Amino acid sequence: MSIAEPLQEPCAEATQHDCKHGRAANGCEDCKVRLFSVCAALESSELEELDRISQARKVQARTMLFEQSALAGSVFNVTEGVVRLYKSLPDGRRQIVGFALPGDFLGLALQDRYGVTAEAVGRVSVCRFARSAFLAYVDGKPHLLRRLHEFAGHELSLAQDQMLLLGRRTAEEKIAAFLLNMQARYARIGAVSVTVPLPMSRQDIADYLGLTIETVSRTLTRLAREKAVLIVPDGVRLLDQERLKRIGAG
Amino acid sequence: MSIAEPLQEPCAEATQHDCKHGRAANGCEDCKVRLFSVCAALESSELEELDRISQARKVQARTMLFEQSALAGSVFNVTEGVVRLYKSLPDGRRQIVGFALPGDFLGLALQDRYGVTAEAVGRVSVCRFARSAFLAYVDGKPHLLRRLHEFAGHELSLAQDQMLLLGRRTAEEKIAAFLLNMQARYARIGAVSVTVPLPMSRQDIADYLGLTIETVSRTLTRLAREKAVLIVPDGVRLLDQERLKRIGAG
DNA sequence: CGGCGGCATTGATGCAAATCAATGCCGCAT
DNA sequence: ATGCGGCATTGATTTGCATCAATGCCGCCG
Repeated sequence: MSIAEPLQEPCAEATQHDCKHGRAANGCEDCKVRLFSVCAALESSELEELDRISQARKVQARTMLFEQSALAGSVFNVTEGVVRLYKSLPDGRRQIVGFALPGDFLGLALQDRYGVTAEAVGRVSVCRFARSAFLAYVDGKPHLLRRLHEFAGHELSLAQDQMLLLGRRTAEEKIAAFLLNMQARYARIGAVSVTVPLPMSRQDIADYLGLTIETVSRTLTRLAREKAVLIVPDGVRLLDQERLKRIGAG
Repeated sequence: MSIAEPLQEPCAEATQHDCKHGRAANGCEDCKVRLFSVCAALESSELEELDRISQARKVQARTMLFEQSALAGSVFNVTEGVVRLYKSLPDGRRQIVGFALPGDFLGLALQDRYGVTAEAVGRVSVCRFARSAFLAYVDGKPHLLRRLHEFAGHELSLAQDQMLLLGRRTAEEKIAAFLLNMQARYARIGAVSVTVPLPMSRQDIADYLGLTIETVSRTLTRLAREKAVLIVPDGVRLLDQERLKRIGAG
């Protein structure tokens, strides 16, 4: 665990928002936390309170935010960059169970252990909340509790989709579904584009999809050869989204 | 959806319990619902109230309790038998995301859609709650809300374990882990035994572990040949649990 | 009793993805 | 510049599991 010194600095660049107007927003210019769908459930006074109990922190690539067997002492909100969440087998085999993008929370399950390891993919900014402070904050707000529960339900649903993908889909289907999914997720945080950023390594993608690095590489090159995608530095441009949807449709 | 006529009959056989004493229990003799770990969070008066809003129902094998795309209008508590929860691809490929045993809840995520299909494996008894009644019941009880949230977190953690299993483990490891897991689950509901009941078909096990029926069969036969297990009607006796743990350890 | 249908087992063969093995590409430090 | 280390790509080969194909077992019903 390396969640040591709190830095208390606000998030780098601010984005448009309208929290108190009830729409999904990218966060508040004067806030450290970055909220998306949770936001609608918060009054702006509550958001300020949330902000007050948070500690902003920037970490460099490969920094471990927490380890799977560690006691879940903190809740994190990712504000910049990508975090990989994974489980490992004793012999080193690894399964990435998710990538956290800006706006996502980590440690929200409120179990006593994290259960997964969280590691910065590149440079990452997070806001940290002491578990106790977060719980105290949430406890008096039933509407928030409900919202968090719905969130957990959504997470579970995504996990089940991923099970279907891991257990029953081919390499090509996995890749296509992954690309479309990443595109949709970036779109939701305001980065709508046919060019999907892939800040994580091929090994990360492989460990997310239950494949090897070679199969990921080969499948991407094949899709590129067939003009379905164009591989660009740190990302992929989706040229034939229709075809990708046909392949990756769930 | 075939959650039609409420039958209003109590659960078949009763089991020992001590809900109001704060320990995990098997349910109440005079109650229809069957609670395990949730129970500790409930006062007996609350349990009665929960019971009052429930409708008991017995269904035969292969009955669909709900379909993945259906609106989540009900919450279920399994009281007898096993329910399979699965997702399907348009072409028929199926991934079972979990088996619900007596004491388990279905539809607790409180999403608007179920997201998975639930089907009785054999004869099954459930208690049904109208979603609205269940929500009304839960709403005034923050401790219960918290508990449900912890539950959701636990479910998510199990789902992540399953991702690791599906993405990164061999057929033999999958089978061994599955057997030990089923044993542990039956133990928790009071059926401690080296003989693990397997009421579901080989096809179900295959669809749960991301394998084919033939691979499940072959792997079990091999484990039997190597005296790690003994295959019995509707179950497996774990002869060499140490070996199974070595194979299936996570 | 016999035949039928659904499931499980077992064997032969095929194939998608893993493994093994270079090679290439780049950023970076010397 | 040059060499080095980390990642990605590409090719050759292997292999674990899937697929295809019987065969067996058993409960059920006429």
